Amino acid sequence: MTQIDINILIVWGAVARKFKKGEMIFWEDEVAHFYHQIQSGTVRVYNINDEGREFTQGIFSDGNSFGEPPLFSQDTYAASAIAMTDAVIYKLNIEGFQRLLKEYPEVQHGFNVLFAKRLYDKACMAREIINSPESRILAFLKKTKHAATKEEGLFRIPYTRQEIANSTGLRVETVIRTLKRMVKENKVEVKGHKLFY
Amino acid sequence: MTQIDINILIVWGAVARKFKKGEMIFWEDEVAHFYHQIQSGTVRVYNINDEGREFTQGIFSDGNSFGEPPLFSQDTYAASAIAMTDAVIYKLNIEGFQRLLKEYPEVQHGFNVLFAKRLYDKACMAREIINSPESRILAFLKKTKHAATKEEGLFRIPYTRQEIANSTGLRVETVIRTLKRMVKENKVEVKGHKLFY
DNA sequence: CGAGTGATTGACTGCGTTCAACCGACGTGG
DNA sequence: CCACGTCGGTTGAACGCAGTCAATCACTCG
Repeated sequence: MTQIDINILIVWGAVARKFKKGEMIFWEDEVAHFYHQIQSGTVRVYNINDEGREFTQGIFSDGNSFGEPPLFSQDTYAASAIAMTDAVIYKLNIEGFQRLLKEYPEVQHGFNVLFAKRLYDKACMAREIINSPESRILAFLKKTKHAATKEEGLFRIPYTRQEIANSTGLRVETVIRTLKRMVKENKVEVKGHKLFY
Repeated sequence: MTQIDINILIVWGAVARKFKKGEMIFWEDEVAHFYHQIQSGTVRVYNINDEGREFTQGIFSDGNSFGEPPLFSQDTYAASAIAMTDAVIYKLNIEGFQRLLKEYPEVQHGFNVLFAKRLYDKACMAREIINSPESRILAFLKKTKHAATKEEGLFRIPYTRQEIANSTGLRVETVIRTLKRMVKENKVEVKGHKLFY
C-alpha cells in the first residue's frame, strides 16, 4: 500500500534520492526536515544502546513511509534509519509536506489511519514484554505475517533469526532455541533454515 | 490539555457518564463504538496475561482522550480500560465522532499530533526492552515527568512501585531494589516512601 | 484499634544471556 | 574448479541477574 500518491508527492516538490545498502537515512535525536516514502528497497528503523545492542522499531519497504511522527509532533527522531538494501526514496521537505497535508484532507486522514494502526501494532508488541520468548516471537510472526509472501498455505518469514531477535528484544540464541521447540510442537515450520508460519 | 473542546463534543452528541473506581470502561478485543474523553478522574489502559500479570499501556486523566486508535483503524481494542478513581467521561458514538472529524479539520490534525506523540513515547519505551532495569525506570520517569507536579525543583512521581513495575514490565521487588540503588547514587530522591525525580 | 493497601527484605531459583566454538550455504576471484 | 571469505545458523557450558516466594513492616483511613 502506497501512503501518498507518487504524482501528488512530485507535484508538491518531492525528490527521489538513491541510498546504497547500509547508508544512513537519518539519525536518532536529529530534527526532522523531510517526509520519506520508499519507491523501492527496504529500510530499517532502529535504536542502538551503549553496549552496541540493537532494537528494531520497524522495517519498511516499497510504498511505505517512515519517520513521519516528528513532522507532526515537533519531536526529534526517536530512532535511526538505515537502508537494508539499495533503495530509492522520495524526500519532501517539511514545509511542502505540511502544505500538501492542508490541501488534501484525505491524505491527512490517511495518516490518522496509518498512525492508529502503528499504535495498535506497538501496543501488541509492548504487552508481550511480560510474556515468554515463545509468545513474544509468535506476536512478532503474527504482526509480520501480512508482510510475508504465502507459499503452500504458510507464510515465508523473510527475516533472519538475528532480525527476529532485534525486533523482540531477545538474543539470537534464544530465538533459535525457542523456534526449535516450536517446530517440535508444530507451531512453526522450518525447511532448510527457512522459517514458515 | 483537552483533546476536543467540550462544547463541540456535546453539540455533536457526546454524553457524560459516571464510572465508579474499579469499573471497566472497555475490554481488550472488543469492537470500538465510542470516543472517550475524560472530564474528571483517571483511567488505566492495560493488558493482562494468562498468569494474571498486568502490563500498563497508559494512564490518562482530566482532558485526555483514550482508546481512539480503533476508531480510525477498524481494529479491535488492543487493551482494556478501567477507572482508577471515580470518573466522569464523555462518550461520543463513532458515527458522531467521524462526522465531527470531517467538520473540523483542526481536530483531525489534533489527532495526528496526538498520535505522533504517542508513537514517540511508545518508541522510547519499546527501545528500553534491551536496557537495564535502571534505564527502563529512568525512561518511564522521564516520560511521566511532565504529568507530575513540581515540588522544590523536583517532580513528585504520583505512581506506586507496583504501577512503575506494570508500566516497565519489571516486578515490584526489582523496582524497589533498583530505586534503592538509584537513591544511593543520587539519581532519584525518596522522602517518606514518596518518589521524586 | 483493625483492616487494607503499598513498601520492603531476604533467600532461593531458573531462565535467558553470555561466551566460545563450529557448521553450512553461497559467492567471488585466481 | 577449488580456496577462501562472509554471513547466518547452531550448539554446549557456565553464569548471573531479575524473578519468585514468603514474611514482615509502614502508613492511612474508617
